[in-house]
Amino acid sequence: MPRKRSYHHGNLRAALIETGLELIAEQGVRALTLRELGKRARVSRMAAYRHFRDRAELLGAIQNAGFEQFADALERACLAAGDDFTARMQALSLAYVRFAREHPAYFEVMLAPPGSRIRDKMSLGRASPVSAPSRFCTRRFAMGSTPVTFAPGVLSCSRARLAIVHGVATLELERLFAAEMSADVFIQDCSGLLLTGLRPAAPSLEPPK
Amino acid sequence: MPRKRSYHHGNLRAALIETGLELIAEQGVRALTLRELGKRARVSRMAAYRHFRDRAELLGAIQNAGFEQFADALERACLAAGDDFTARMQALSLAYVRFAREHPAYFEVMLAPPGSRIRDKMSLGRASPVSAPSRFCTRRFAMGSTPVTFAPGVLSCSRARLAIVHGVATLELERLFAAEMSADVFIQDCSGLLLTGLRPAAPSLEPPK
DNA sequence: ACCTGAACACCGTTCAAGT
DNA sequence: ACCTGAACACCGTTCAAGT
Repeated sequence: MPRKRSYHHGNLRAALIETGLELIAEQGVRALTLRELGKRARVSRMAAYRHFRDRAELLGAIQNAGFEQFADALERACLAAGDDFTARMQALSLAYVRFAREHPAYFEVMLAPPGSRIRDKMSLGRASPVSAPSRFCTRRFAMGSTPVTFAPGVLSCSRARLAIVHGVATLELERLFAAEMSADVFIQDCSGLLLTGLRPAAPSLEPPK
Repeated sequence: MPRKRSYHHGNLRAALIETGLELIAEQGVRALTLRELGKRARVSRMAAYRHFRDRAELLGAIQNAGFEQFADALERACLAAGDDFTARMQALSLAYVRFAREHPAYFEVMLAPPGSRIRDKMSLGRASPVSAPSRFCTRRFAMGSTPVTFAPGVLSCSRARLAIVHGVATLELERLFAAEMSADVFIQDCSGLLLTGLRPAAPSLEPPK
């Protein structure tokens, strides 16, 4: 009987994350309700408590899943772009913005409401994903691929690149670019100026190979 | 009897906005509850409905108030900076980041959860504040002060500057800069590279005076 | 006009109980 | 182990009623 329902032998957790993501995509985080979630997943409204301590931990799990996919997407983009610095930065930036556009539900949970305590609550989950992302991204934008030991100039350039791309991604989600220019075009047009220009003045540009 | 309570002759609306902001600052938007709001404002839990159709409209009003103060802060920064382009851009950027840092509750409501429908609901309020901010900011960052008629190159430079500063502000709220470097220092260090460099290639740099 | 309480349909979460 | 229903303390919102 492994096929009666699809949620009975260990995959309920994954199904809840996926279904939760659907709810968020359709109506925002506020609509992610444990009761509605159970209804959609064809399960009692208490079933989720077998897999998550409470609603916040479920959101933390969704956040985790989002960061994993995000990391994969950036990694793939870097690998595909080859060794050229500019090409890599551009690929990384495009992947960043596209992930935000194609997975707005994930991005919404990943960012979390800046002022709320949800982030703190989320970090109580065991995988402690919360502080990881910014460090993760800073590293990526230092060279575009594997983590590096930071030289001083590299650090602020990395942050500058991250800030630019993050700003573009979030502003696009707020439809700033929708009207006359896509974020993709924007990144392509401006990357020469924005990203290539952002090399540290110091000599140690490249990470030790 | 104009001094019994402070909320009885027309200022309940303002008091609710202020109290709501306190709640958001303390525990996030999710804690902004009409019942709790009433309790804090020493008023029945239904009192708010005299001033706002529902919770969403209250949030819209808070958002509006936030944008007004934001606009004032940017305007003041521009006026104080004088006519030099670089000085103006730097002042504008610092004011932007500082507003986010000093009013995280406002900023949280102003940004709204990207994927949710709250933004749309908010825009139902009569002042229609929602689409204004990005246009407002794009204009500011075109020259740093009064709205301009956009030349093509001006538009994308304006967006680039806005993206940079917005990215810095939101990343700081997520504590990326907290560890080793404040956003202020970051902006000062990088503004020469980031902002001054972003002049359009075309000749029409300055708006018609 | 401005405020109130009771009532309704929703929440998250706890608990005792079923397979 | 995994799932369930009843119950509790919360929500937003409507309505009839008070000053």
